[in-house]
Amino acid sequence: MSRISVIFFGTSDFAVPALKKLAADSRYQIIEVVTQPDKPAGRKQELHSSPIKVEAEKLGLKILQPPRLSSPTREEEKESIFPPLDGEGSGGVDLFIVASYGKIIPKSVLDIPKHGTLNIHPSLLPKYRGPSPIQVAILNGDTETGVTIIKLDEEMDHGPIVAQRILSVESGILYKTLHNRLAEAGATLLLECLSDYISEKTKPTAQDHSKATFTKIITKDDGRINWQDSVEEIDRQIRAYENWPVAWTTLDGKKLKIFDAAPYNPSQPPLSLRGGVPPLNLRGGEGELFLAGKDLIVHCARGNLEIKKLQLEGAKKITAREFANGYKNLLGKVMQ
RNA sequence: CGCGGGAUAGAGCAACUGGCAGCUCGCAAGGCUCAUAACCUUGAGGUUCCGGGUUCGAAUCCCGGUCCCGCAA
Repeated sequence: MSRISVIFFGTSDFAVPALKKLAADSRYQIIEVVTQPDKPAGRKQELHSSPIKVEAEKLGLKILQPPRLSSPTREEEKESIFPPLDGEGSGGVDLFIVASYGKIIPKSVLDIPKHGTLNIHPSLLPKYRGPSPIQVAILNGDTETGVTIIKLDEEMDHGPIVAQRILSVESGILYKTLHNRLAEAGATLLLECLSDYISEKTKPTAQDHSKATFTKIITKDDGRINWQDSVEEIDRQIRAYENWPVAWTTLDGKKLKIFDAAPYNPSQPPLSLRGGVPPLNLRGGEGELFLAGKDLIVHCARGNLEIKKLQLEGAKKITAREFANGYKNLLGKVMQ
């Protein structure tokens, strides 16, 4: 039996495990990898390759970075992106795989391969369609989430489900951890369901569209902390945006990013402290800073939050203890 | 030349108008304590990013360079 020919569309880290697994499986042959063009990033506007491009180069795969995907009316462009396969009898590409490609792919392209186009989505569809399902799962404090393999159609994250797997979400999980687990699980699930899908042993089943929910694009403003919120909400906000855009507030007029924190539970303070009285009843304005033992605590609307890792504008990322060591007159200051 | 902050002990930061380079933490030794992220005593640890210049004298002022970071993209 000849190998199944695949074109892989992906851009971000999330897609890397799937590309690796696919490339490592001898049943599949990756014809080419389509990823977004290099973009200027960083202080010097250097061009940066997408993680998928980096991985594809390592694997020695052919890479395409079209600024946009061909529209059905422009046949020449289409050919340049999806050249006819070499060799006689191959008759076209079998399958497209899409994982966090970052661009809408027109239906005319989705339908090119014999078996259509599959997508890995990091949520339990129809829940959390759209661009930020992982963050929203953390923001909502979900105890479980998952990955879904769907066949793409013209609507966003709307196509029929090929396979789905549930993952539990432990409390206090950080975005990157959950992201990596979902990426691995998605890659594994894809490889598991792929051959049955190709041989049509399993048929995709339509989503229950009445239960669909949607997530929005995250902006930098979403990272701004409102200290009027409850400590639980702020804790989740920090963990959900840990990778980007990073939850932030201001201190003395400077932007302060908070990378890691946890609710501070006064019922479990360090035991008795002979010299310094632990502030068992932290009370004050929202955003006000305290020190409990050597832990940096901020008062929120309901409860208190221990800050663990932070970064002040223009400075390096450091632990809250290091920060408290050097920052003058920190106690009682209010963050906004 | 996109805008801006920064580099000083292992870490985080001070040192105003040039004049013995300090603070908090950590580390080491000892003490105290049923006990601690506590307390007390003592100690080690510095080419003040690099290269020039000004000066009796530079962390500090001047010129050049390197590196780190925030914004913007």
